[in-house]
Amino acid sequence: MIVSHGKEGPVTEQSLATMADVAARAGVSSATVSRVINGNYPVSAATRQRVEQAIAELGYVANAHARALAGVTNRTVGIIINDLVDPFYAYIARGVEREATAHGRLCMVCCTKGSHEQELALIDLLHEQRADAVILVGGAYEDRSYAAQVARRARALHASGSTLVLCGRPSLGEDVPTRTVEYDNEGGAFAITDYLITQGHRRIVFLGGPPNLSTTIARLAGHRRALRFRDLPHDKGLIHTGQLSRRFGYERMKALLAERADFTAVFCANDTVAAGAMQALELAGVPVPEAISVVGYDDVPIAQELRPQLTTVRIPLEEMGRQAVRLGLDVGEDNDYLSPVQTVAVVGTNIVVRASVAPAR
Amino acid sequence: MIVSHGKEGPVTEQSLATMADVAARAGVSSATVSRVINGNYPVSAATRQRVEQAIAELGYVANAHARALAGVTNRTVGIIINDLVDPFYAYIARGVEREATAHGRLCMVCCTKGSHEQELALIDLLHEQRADAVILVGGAYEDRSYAAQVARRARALHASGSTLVLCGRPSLGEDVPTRTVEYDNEGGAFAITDYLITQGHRRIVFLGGPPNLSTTIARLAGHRRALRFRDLPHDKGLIHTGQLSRRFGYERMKALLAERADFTAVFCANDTVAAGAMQALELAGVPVPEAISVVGYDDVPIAQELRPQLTTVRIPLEEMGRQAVRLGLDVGEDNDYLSPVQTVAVVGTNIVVRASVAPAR
DNA sequence: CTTCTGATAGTAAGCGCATTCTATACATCG
DNA sequence: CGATGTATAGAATGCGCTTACTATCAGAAG
Repeated sequence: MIVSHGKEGPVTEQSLATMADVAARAGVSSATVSRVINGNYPVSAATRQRVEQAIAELGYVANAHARALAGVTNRTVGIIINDLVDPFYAYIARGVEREATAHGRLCMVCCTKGSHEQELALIDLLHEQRADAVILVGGAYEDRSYAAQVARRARALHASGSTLVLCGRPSLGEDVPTRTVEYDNEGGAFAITDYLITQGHRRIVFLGGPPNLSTTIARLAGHRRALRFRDLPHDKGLIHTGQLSRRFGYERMKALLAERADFTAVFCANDTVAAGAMQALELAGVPVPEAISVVGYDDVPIAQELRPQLTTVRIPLEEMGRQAVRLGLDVGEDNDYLSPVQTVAVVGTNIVVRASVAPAR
Repeated sequence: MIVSHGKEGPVTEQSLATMADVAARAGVSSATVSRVINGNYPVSAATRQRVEQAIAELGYVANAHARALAGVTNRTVGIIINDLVDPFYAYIARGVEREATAHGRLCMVCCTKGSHEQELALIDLLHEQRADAVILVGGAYEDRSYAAQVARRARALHASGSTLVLCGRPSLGEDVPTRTVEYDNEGGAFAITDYLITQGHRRIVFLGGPPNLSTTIARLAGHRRALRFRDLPHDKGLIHTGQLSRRFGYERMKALLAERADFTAVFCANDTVAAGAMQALELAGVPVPEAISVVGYDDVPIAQELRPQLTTVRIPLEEMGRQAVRLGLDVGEDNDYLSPVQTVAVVGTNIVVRASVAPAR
């Protein structure tokens, strides 16, 4: 004979207790439970006590979805980056995660592996999740229709009370509701090129970076301005854009060495490229910086691991991530007085002089 | 005179279109819209067409919370790590993110900065989000009450249909409903210590790692077993546990050098510690590996940047992350036939021989 | 011509919570 | 002692979606 026990006994509970369960156990209404949890309404000490005990006994865990649906924001921010392992993105992501946590938000991290479609799809996904802010990190490729797609999503996000924050990529225009965190690519490139020039270098190779990536374009522009500033010729043969990978730095430098190209310094589009270039130089027995000086950009940890240590341009990556969250959440420090909403933050860059540059021969 | 325009005109829409709006515009019921979106019920071509157009015109974006509340899982996995920037965690996180994406899940990444309370709080938060799986990464400290707290959360998660996956940390016991991804800490440590011994080293320093961290304990155990295996004495004075930081490696090695300690090789608890130790050796003018051999653990990228390149134990970190997701989502390959649910995955480790070890003097 | 069947579409009932409005029990005061 | 106020608790509604259940209509079958 099979006896139905109903709800008695320690059955393996398949689903978790709800607020109603807690209410029943505490002998109150679910409204009271809600009030105890949120503490935004007076509840007598005795009642609170009973409710809290019921919560503990039942192991009650609130349902964030129900809460979000009932009107309270879900308290998450989303961040879209290229690759979690790349220190450039990792540091920004860390800043985002920390600042988000500081504001009681959870952080959803998504990676695109460089795919545009994936990026757009992820914005939509984060929108569906009703993230308080969506942070898009990294340089963008020049592409009209793609920019339009992003703009459309920025508006959709805006319409539902969220914000798209562009971090390290150019704004989409005045009429698109986004916030932007910028760092001075052009200025940093100018400064470090000028540094090389004042060390006597005249023939400087520019190495790496996709030619249609906004980041490359800005760094190259700063580089050229410095050359112009010092009245140096602008030799197109010295510009070797390509990729931002270590492999590219290695291969191209190897090729340059093989063809006995004429240069005394290399400005790498980022530190990773510099690492590859220095490896090629090391293998070829070319001493750095005695024969060739090398500089990078970003100041990620590898810059300090290289021998000689790399002179490079420092970007406050983690701070960029934090700023992005502040902008997206509208919680900038100077938000107290009724200033117009801050929509752009610019973080500064500066040269870090280490050991990879020497005066030109 | 103020005229109320009601809903006419292109007002800045404060909230996004809902399914009902789409339904109204397409002249159908919201149920039909749902069916078009989910494609799990027959809808005539003409109707589908109209609905899709309405969706496009309104820029409709589904509300993931409402969907989740209505019974469908929210399709997210959560991962809790120590620090996003640390390559050890970053690689695992990448594996998790990629595998999650491959299964149509969004990935929520949270960092603890090593805090237990934060870790527990994050499990709860992820539970509230109704994540399909929660992945806890990294070694755990021996702590009875803490383990009990985690166990309680594992049960709660289980009760609501989710899964806690322990990644690189010991199981909580048979009766706690968790899944585990392990890698062979003890075996790797044994292997690399034995490698040092076969190179003639007798006095090997063990450097770094919190003494009560499960990872340290296992690596130290493997180290000791190798010594026993080769009948070498076990000198407690050579064990220098501490932290897993570069700074610790540097400082302690500096101290050992200053007190002229007697050893010919160093087994660092991880590659980061090794980097610090090698820096101290470099500064002291002690040639590696000629005078002192150094090995690490993890095989993160820094191992290849060091000069000489570091001999170390490779862990397939990204694969661990992927396995964790498969375990958590119950989608292992061999899930086709009715095998018992897989609860433990073990990934292998292997020695990577590079240039930081030479035969003992 | 009636009955049955299959393909579509609509109706409505929640999912679990926050919150507005309402109700009760006292304490306070004129 | 009745009128008013105050603290506390409950009832009920709705957030936007999924999904049983129900309804309709055409054509096939009898």
